[in-house]
Amino acid sequence: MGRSPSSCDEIALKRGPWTLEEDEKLVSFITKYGYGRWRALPQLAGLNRCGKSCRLRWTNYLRPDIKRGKFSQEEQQTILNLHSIHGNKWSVIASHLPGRTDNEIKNLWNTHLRKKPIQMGFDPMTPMPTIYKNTLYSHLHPLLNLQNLLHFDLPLLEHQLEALQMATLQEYLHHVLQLPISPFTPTFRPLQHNRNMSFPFAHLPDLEVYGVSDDPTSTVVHRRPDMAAVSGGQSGASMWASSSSSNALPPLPPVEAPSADVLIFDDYSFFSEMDP
DNA sequence: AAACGCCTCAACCGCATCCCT
DNA sequence: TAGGGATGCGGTTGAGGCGTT
Repeated sequence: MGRSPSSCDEIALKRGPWTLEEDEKLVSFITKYGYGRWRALPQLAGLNRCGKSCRLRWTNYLRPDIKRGKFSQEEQQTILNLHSIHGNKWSVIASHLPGRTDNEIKNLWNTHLRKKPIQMGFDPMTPMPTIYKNTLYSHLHPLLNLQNLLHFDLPLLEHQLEALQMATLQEYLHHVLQLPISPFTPTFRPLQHNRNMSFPFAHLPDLEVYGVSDDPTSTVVHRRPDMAAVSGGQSGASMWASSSSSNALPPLPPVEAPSADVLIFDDYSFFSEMDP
């Protein structure tokens, strides 16, 4: 399945900034006939551009439903939250922000938002916070105790720590930066609901890490209840890991209510240490 | 006023994925 | 099922604006 030659490769097609006349031609054509068939569109619309260029111009600039102007504080908060979950999935993030394009959000991230967590000591692009790493680990110590309890192998546990770090960053954005809460403010999601997501959740084993909505001062970590029922020496972690390479997950044992495996620890000292 | 550097953002590039035949 | 065109997506580029020296 080779890459087809793009019409943009052809000679004599105009590139660079669009003129008012070109914009008018494109808008007028799309208003009349709609869009689609981008490859054929430029010729039909009388434009000396490649289809790709026309599509980009329309979706990123000329579309009538595009919201212009600065991003509100709430929009920025939403982007930060969604980015902490989805990473550089700009189209996914844009789908939550009506009137904003993926390109616009990507630009905003690269020019402004990316710097915010870094300035505060977090680097969202690396697996661990830069300056609060040790503090974070000390608060994650109870998780390490779970290693024996759950027969975790270390790499899988580290994935969990990574996930908790991402979740902690989300908390931090709310409590330290005190940005307004958006509809997309994450609670820490049960990981088994995120198997199909990309980094950092897709490959994670069987701990659930999530916040308690009526008690924002703590993070709850407990074993997946279904894994509590696993017996016969097969650890939940290895069971999960062996299934992670395939979409077909093994049938889970009957669910039991979590009990002694529930662990609660306080996050607030961590946040207060970060206050300027 | 000129030179320089930084920032912004529209536009491009190349690869991935979808979808039709 | 494979091939190939169409479209989507994310990374990158570069022109232009603006502030500083």
